[in-house]
Amino acid sequence: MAGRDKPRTLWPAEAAVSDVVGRLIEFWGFKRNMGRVWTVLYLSPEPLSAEDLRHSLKLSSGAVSMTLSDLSRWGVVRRVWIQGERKDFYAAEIQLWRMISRVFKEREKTEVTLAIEAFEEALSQLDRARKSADPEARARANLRYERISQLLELAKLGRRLLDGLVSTAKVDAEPLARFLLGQRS
Amino acid sequence: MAGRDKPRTLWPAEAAVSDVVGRLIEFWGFKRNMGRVWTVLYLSPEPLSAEDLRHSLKLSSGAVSMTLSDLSRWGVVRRVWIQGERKDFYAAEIQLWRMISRVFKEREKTEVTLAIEAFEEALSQLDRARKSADPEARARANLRYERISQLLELAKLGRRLLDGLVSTAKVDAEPLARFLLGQRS
DNA sequence: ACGTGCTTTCAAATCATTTTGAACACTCCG
DNA sequence: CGGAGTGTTCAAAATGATTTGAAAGCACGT
Repeated sequence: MAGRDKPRTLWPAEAAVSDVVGRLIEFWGFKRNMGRVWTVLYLSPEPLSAEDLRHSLKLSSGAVSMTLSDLSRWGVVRRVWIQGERKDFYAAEIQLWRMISRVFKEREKTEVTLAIEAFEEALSQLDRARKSADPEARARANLRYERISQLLELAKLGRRLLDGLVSTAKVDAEPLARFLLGQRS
Repeated sequence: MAGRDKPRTLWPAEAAVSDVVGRLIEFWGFKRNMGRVWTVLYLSPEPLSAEDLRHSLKLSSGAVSMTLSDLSRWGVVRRVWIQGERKDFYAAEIQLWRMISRVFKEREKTEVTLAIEAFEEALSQLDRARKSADPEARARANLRYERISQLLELAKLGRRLLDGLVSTAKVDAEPLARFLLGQRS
């Protein structure tokens, strides 16, 4: 019966939405196409094939394949087999918070952790300099120590915040929202 | 009396710190050099001239000038006049939270706001489609409506969160830290 | 008004990322 | 086995971002 309509071309607002998500995502350091592809999948009532995506977003086959594999690696898209179809089909993870928390965990945390290590390393070096005989040099070392400590503290705060997001979001969105919004003065 | 030493070359851990901050900052969508320059200034006991920066970071004069003007535009660096010096000197904003909140405000909020608008527009278009005669089409429109609403909700949550950060941080770091960390289960 | 010292601008060059498309690989049938 | 239909890879091309450096601009002192 009436084969599913392949939306070879996106309806305008759909294009706009995927675009804006693409931008947002790019801005967060991913490839724009990841956002666009994910969004198209997210908005599609049924899973789509690579070819569908190729048409609706005007991408090359290679790009689609790579984007999908990126998205899978991030666990935000999954492969789906459809009864009697030869092609692979893909569906978006629709649990937004689960998705976000996973991504945060992987991505931001490594960066932040690197930073924390660098700060600690710098502090330990400075600590030696703080013992210098020259009071002038000592003062400088102290000031730098002070400031790097601030950065370190900030980074740690960031990490704890991420942890909070991640662990709360893993469970569900609701408590997260409360966590984030409930307690403003 | 002993002219201030111009640190033509950075001490290793200092370089590492500016680098890691550069990366972090890049990762947040700014230019790496913005992070590096800001860090060098932040760690310097006294304001530095464009030339100092040019040497310590091995940048061209043009790059330094542009980076500084970017940083000024973001309000994270300020120009400082030094008694009897012809050159301009620059100092980093050292109130980290104030800085962060300003940046958030400007930058993330516009992105998020754009997204919100796009989502709302899409919803209103879909809303018309939801009245379609064809029940099949109606179901699809409903599903999409549902999902875009989720995105919208998420974006709004993000915006409120940013607002929270911004308004809290404007005052001071302390309450912010408590806001973020105090209330985890 | 001119020269000096410094800063800013901007077109061209460089460097990095993303995209393409053609070649290869796999799988499912006949 | 062979071929059709798909999926993946990868080197080359396109695009996009950043950096350079030379030239133009400014401001100050003479």
